[in-house]
Amino acid sequence: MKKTKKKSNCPINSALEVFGDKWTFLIVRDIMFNGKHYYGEFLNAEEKISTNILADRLSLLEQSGIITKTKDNNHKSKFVYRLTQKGIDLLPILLEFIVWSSKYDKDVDEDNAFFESIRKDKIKMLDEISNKLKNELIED
Amino acid sequence: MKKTKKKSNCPINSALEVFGDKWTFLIVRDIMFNGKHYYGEFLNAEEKISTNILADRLSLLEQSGIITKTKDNNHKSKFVYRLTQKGIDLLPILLEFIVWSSKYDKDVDEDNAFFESIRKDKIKMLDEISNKLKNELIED
DNA sequence: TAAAACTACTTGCTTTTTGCAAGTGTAAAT
DNA sequence: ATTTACACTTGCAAAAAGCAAGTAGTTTTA
Repeated sequence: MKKTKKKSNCPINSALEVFGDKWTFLIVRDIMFNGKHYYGEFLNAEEKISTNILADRLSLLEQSGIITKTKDNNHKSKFVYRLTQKGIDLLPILLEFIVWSSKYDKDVDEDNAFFESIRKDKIKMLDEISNKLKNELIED
Repeated sequence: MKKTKKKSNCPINSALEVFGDKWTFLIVRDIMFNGKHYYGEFLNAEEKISTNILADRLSLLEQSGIITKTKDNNHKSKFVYRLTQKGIDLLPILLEFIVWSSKYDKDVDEDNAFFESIRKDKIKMLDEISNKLKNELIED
């Protein structure tokens, strides 16, 4: 059990201790928006994470209580990765990332309807997505 | 002029190309919430960034159009670092980081009044802080 | 006005992390 | 019974981070 001591107790630094790298948020994104649940699915993401980094980050996310890892019932060699409530609560952060990038990075390819929905009714969209994710959580 | 090609055009990945490390957001935080404007002030932050990394990140933030670097008028050996509008627009992301960390990391030492203000009236708080920062921007 | 201190870096070197390719072990399909 | 699928693990080279010391103008101090 590795316990690297924190650089500070600032809430922003606290988040960066988990998410201060190029990959962790992409895994959360894939579960949150792309309905991915399996190791192989994360590996196949457009950004091409390498397998050792993926294993490491999944383990860190599990240790941090942001995702759970359970055996797949109909497919014993597979594990299912799901967001916990703590993970679902990252949704507002990711939505703000999308808003910011869509505003300033013109190369970003984002479903404009989706982007407009966030801007027009952020709270409604938050509710819808987080309810959907919460349902996945309980139907174990 | 280095041009590392992007891993994807996903808006979340796009943000991570700039902020996917342990330090960049801390610099933005220091300008945004702690009123810091000078190299030496960033160096003295609680988290103790090393000087070469600070120089590198300031340069990247400037290249990305998130901060500006100008000579200090009354003190010629100093440079002033300020947020651009693009930088100010990171505020919602940082506020959501604070909300999330304050909810889940009990070690976080956060001004509870500040935290409550974010939860109770996020929009008002966003307006107040971003107006303050916008004023710093124009009084050059 | 010469020396010391301040400010914003740069450089060199060691340690840590990442990225890539190949390998391992169990489960499922043929 | 053999191959394929899946979820990793291992080894090594390359990149990034961390640390200490050095540099080059600017301002302060003696």
